[in-house]
Amino acid sequence: MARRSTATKVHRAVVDMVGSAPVAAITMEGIAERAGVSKQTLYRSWASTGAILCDALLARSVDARGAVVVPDSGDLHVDLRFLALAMVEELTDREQGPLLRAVTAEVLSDDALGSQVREHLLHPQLRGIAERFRAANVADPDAAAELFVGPIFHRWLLRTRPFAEGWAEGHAARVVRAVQATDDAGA
Amino acid sequence: MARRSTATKVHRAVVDMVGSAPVAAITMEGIAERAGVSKQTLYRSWASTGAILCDALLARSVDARGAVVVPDSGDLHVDLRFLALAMVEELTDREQGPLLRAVTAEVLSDDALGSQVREHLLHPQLRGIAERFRAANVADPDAAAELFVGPIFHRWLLRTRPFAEGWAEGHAARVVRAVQATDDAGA
Amino acid sequence: MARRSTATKVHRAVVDMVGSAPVAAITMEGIAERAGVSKQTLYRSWASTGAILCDALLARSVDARGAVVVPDSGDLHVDLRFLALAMVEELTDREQGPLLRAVTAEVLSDDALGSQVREHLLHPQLRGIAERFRAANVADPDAAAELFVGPIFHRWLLRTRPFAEGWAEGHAARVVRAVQATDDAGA
Amino acid sequence: MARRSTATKVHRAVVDMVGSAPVAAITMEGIAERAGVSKQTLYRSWASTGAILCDALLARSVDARGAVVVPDSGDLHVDLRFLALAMVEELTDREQGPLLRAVTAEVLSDDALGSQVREHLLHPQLRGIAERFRAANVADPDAAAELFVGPIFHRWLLRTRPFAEGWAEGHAARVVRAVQATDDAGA
DNA sequence: TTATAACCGAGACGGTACGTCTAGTCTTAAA
DNA sequence: TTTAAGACTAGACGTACCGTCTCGGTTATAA
Repeated sequence: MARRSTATKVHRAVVDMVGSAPVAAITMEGIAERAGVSKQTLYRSWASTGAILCDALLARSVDARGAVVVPDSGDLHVDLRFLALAMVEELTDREQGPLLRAVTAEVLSDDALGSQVREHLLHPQLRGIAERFRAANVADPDAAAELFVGPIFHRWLLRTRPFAEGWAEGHAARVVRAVQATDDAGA
Repeated sequence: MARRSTATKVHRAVVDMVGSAPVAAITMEGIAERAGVSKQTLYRSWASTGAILCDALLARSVDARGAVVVPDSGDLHVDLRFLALAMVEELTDREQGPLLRAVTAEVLSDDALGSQVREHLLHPQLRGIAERFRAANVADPDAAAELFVGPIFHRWLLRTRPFAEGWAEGHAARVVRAVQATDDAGA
Repeated sequence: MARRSTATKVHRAVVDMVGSAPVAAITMEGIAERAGVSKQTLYRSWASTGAILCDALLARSVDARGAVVVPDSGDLHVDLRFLALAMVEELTDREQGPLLRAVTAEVLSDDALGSQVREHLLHPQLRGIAERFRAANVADPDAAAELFVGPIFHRWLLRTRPFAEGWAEGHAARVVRAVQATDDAGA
Repeated sequence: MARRSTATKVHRAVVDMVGSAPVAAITMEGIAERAGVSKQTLYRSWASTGAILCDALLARSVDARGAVVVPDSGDLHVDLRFLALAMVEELTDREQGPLLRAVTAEVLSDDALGSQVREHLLHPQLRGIAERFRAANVADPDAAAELFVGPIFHRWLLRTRPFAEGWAEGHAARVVRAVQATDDAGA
């Protein structure tokens, strides 16, 4: 009970902080104070702010019953459109977005954390999407998954352009036509 | 002369450091010591380690006469294949790779730096590639550029998979077929 | 039985520790671990490391049948010589010495402990020695006791000089002549 | 100049603290805060609270032109009485007393500090007093000095008894008669 | 040629956060 | 019921960098 409560308080704290302060301001001491918990308790369970952020992110995904749920309605275009919209919505969510961004930042300078994120988030996501492509008889479904995910990630992380109204649908359509073409070409 | 020499020493230092140490170990004090320069001298010219890294990156690009040179041989497929190979080579270069990764990391937690990188690196790159697509009569060349760049960036930054032999060529082929399909579909 | 056994283990632990480590390394946690006892058990019986050390010291004295046994052979000089030698031997004992030193250190920053040490060790010691002087008809036996004890304590605690061979005997002789002189002068 | 000012502030702080708080409350962080100085500045100049206390003590002695000034009026009794009174006064001084006590406490658990205190305070003091005895033709002046200093130190440090009115004079008289007796005996 | 300035290295300084350690309190599980 | 085990808040430890700030000692031009 106490353990659960500690983790909950800590997750709450980092989610709040990540949404209202620059990433650099996420410190072990700050989290401890915000969560009403001692530093020692943090270090007992987590090795770094990155680990806490990652844990908070995974906890949310678990709460939401699986991070990646790729729909399969039989119509690839419909499913991809839905998925693109869901991803964009998640990435721009007031709480989820900054959390994902912060975790991504930590991943860049912490290999161990990177492995964990890849294993628990990225690979499952890519695998799930590739599976959907495979079900649609698309040639090289893994590459198709990257073709789908890559541009969304690029635009979001680097903020090259905001996600305009209709962009997600357009991207889905583009990828659908692309892989169908690939399919045709392969046929 | 003196200024030039200072900047040169500093650039040299960060490039060396970024290749041989974790990103987090790049500190103003460390750079100063490594470059044989005083902290004050660093702060006179740069506001943060991010600014130095960015400057070092831009200096290299300038040395190499423009960061993005998109070839135009008339054959889109040939050109994209060349470009993909060049990008992968740059991203996996022993010096350039870690530098780009470090700058990317800094960008995630420094908006001002982000704007600068977008303006001087990302947008020119996307614009150049889009231009090539436009010349090939591809519909929505901006989206095509993102379709090309996104997956390369995603795979590189998140290390979801190493760049296998032949991957770049495969990716170029995929994008070519995709946009040609788009073209056909649009026609 | 259990209590006794606990106290024994704890005393054993602190005596061992005090002889083989700097005083500052004597911590409640360390003692608990060394004695194979939980922290809670320590706190149940003692308020601080000082209290444990003091307790260990008193336990030893009790084992040795009274801390201060001042001999009375009738010859003051002989008795003081014996006493001085015994004191020096105790203070330089491999186990007793460090223990006494550690307790003295704690006394300096813990008034409650100081009262206890004064009551159970220092005053009985001074009283016993004074009694011996009184039996020898020395004027102001309390002051004589301090004259005897003070220099030994000073040299031992502050390590101004090591206890050389023959020093104790010399000191006893000095004090004897001094108080006899006092006696003569008083007579 | 800045350095001087830093040391001054720090000395002021520890003297204030040592007089108004238990010894255990003297911490590097506390001193830093009280002195309005950063921790790093403390550690740059001193290795421990003991070193600071010792430094503060020595600084005071230097200010007062020499820690030990043994008078020599020709009359040993008069001089010793003066000296005893001066020592008792110093030991019971509102500022000097607690400082000396704190330094003594630190000395017990820090050998390096102990050497320094012995060299700069204790040995000069003993030497000075022994010199006075030697001038009075007392046999074994070093032992005489310890006979004089030991009981004062014992009573003060262990608080076996408060310094009553007239005690210092009595002690001086006792020591005088003692060493004269020794002298007579030797003659 | 000598001032006079600009610039530099060195590093002290007040700070913030790091990650570790111990103090004491309190809860749980087994004997 | 007493214990060992150990989680928990609190706070000091000593270190690393931060960004600001003198300090002297070059150069490098202008008088």
